[in-house]
Amino acid sequence: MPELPEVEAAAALARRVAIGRVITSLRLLHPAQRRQLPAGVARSLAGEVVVAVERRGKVQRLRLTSGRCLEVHFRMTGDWAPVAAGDPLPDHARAVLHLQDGTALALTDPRALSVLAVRPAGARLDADLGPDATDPRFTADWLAPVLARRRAAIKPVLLDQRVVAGIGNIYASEALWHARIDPRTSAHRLTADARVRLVRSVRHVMAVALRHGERYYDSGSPADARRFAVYGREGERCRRCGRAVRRIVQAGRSTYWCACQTKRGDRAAPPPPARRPR
DNA sequence: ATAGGCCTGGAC
DNA sequence: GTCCAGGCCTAT
Repeated sequence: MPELPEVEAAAALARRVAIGRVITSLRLLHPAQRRQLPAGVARSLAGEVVVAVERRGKVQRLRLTSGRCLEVHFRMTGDWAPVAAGDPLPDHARAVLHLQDGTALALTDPRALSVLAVRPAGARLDADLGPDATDPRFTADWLAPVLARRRAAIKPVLLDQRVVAGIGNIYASEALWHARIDPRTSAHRLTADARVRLVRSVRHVMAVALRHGERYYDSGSPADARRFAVYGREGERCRRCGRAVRRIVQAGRSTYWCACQTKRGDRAAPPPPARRPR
């Protein structure tokens, strides 16, 4: 469940479970996870206290008393599950952070693609990350010079975490739909107005998802997917113009969009009128 | 830019 | 069985 809003919800859970607690062990239960962390490094976490859980983009960092941090990336299907003292581990538990009070924080991940790493104290951690999608520093002014150098279509560029951190395949489609920008538009051809709309739309989509604060993947119910305007809705009617939502593949990933997203990205009517009467 | 790899489960 | 999946890396 891994875009910025879902990772933030997971980080909040990790905070509730682990902050201020002493780690007794980190168990790596799947070979894919064992491959990422040498056993000795995992063992060295015993005795550390989790002092904070930070999130940057889709990465979580559990800050430890030694100054080191445990970095966790959920990739496609990772999530946290709290484990009460004495309770069995949940399905697909791939790594488990055992705490001194008997509780634990389990990394559940059916596909086992999640990545764990221990970073030394003082390591430079966000060298490869642009501003968070929710950061006030993510602005049209930031985007202008960055997009000017990119000839690729805007949709795959939005997935580049160096451009903006935290957007994944779902919210990239959603934000472009909301901004009425054709996902195939070359990034460097977006007009200044389109860049402004894009930033606004990214913020909007993130804010709504953060408020929703829920797990998409876990919920499993198709009805939950209704909260997306276009993602996963190929063939359904666009809720804005009524035409059929389309699916294309860009950079190997599905993009959902509607023809009411214009090619030039600057001729569209402004986003749906504000509700607030003036 | 595209294909393949990492893994597994769910939909068909 | 086949195809697809919210991510991201490498090779071509």
